[in-house]
Amino acid sequence: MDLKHQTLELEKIGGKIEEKKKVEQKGLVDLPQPHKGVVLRFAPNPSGPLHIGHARAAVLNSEYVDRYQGKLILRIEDTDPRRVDPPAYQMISEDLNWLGVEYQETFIQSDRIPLYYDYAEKLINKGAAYMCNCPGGEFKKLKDNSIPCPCRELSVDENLLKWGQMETMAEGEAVLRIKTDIAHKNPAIRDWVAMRVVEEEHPRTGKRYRIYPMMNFSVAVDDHLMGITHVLRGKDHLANSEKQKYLYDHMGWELPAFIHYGRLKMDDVALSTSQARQGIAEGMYSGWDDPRLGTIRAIARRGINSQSIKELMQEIGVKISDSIISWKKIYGLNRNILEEKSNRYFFVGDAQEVHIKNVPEEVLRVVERPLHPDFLKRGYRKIPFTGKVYLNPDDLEQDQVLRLMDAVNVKVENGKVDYHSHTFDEARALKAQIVQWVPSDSNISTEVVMPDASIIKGWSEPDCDKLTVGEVVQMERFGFARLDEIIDDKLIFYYAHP
RNA sequence: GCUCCGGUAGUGUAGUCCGGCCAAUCAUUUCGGCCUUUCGAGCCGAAGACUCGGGUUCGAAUCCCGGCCGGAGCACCA
Repeated sequence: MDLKHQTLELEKIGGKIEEKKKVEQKGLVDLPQPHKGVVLRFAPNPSGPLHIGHARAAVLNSEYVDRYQGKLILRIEDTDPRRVDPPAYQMISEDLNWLGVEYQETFIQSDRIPLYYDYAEKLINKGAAYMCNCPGGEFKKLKDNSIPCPCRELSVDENLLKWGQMETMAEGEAVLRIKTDIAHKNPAIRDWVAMRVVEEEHPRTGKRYRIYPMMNFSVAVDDHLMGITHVLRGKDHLANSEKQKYLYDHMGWELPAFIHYGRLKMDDVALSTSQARQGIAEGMYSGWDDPRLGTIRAIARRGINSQSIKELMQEIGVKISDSIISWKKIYGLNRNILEEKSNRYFFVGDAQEVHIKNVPEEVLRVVERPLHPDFLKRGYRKIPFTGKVYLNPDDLEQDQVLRLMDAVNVKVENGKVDYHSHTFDEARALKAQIVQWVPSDSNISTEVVMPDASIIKGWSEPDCDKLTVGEVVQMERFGFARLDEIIDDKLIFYYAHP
């Protein structure tokens, strides 16, 4: 019996069909419990500029803040003096700015060290934290067997005393641990470290502090103090969320909603910030915005729109399963935006100069082509056709008739190029390939930096002298590229994609 | 190894919680066609997926068990 018949049958005997309460959901899923004002945070470690992975967190937080009219806090987590790269503070805000991510407040954790000390002391007083002198390996051995270390039994007073002395202790001599469950089935959760001594000078606070909080400690304290309602983080923090839960419980704090998303991988760029830094130091990469890197600034330099990145991140969402994103996907999204925005120009790379033979006088003229075929109001570019042109060698490879766009048709034979005819109809009848060209006696020297950092040298049409740095154009039959720099009379473009 | 978590077209997603409207959504991709002028653009069209095996059920992408594959964590980094 199919559903329809069953339904009829059921109605006959007086049954009721329960209504479905599913609601169609578009785009990002809703946040759980969005009632009380949503407060979110984006909390990067200042070890370098933002990369595509950061963009996910930043964009998602930003989108939710917009949806619920909430508040976004930027919190810079610089509690490990060894992992702070001073220029990063500035780069992070620049990158967020490019992404169009707005935040209402900014905190820097190294400004808040004394505050963490206060809470450490409170935890000790509650008997929820203890000073531990065990060498790391020793503690691990005990912990892995669910055996509490001797320090765990210290009295509050003894702990307070040791905590007071920590200031003068050497690195590694003692740590402050948060009590969890020493028999927790996941050994990683058992009695984690909250405070340790670091003898490195901090780029911002110098030698003012020697005791620094661990990420799990400062994050939990700050998330509570800042009233964070939802924590969006990668699933690599799954265990950390559970660790932090113990701190909330000790303090009697209400837990925010934790949302974990999966890992993001990009084909080609698998470079971590530290690898990138090393590559830059060794001169392998030109800088943080080298086109081969997955940093926000590298992506921006190539003419990728921040809107494309936003759309991508919204599409990927907060799923916990991992995603592999391809450049092709980004290119596709970006092309949708660029297609309308970008004006068209001729560029010929690896150009070959060609003097077309037997060109009749009357076809020599200034060719006009629209800046954009769909938006004629934008105007026209002017390209003088004198019979002397640069063409792409690929187009000359086989003997055939070519149409130089809006100019003339030429016959290619054994590398020699002869005038063939003039009209488009003639070219069409021959199914001639239509190609771009640049006058060899009137042009602009141009270099295009490709995604693999190789450089294609060539010439672009004269009207490109009207372009300004930052503008993204479509080089017909070549692809989209962003004007990056003008050196003397030479244009340097960064290639985006076809 | 231990703890935890995933697996829908090439890729990214919707649907999974609350089984039937799912012969499964949308995007990208690929392929084909069109275009009085970009065959690397645009427009139109098509292709392509529920990890496998059992079970429960009238009915399973959806619930249960197991296998396989993948991922994360197992620090005095964040």
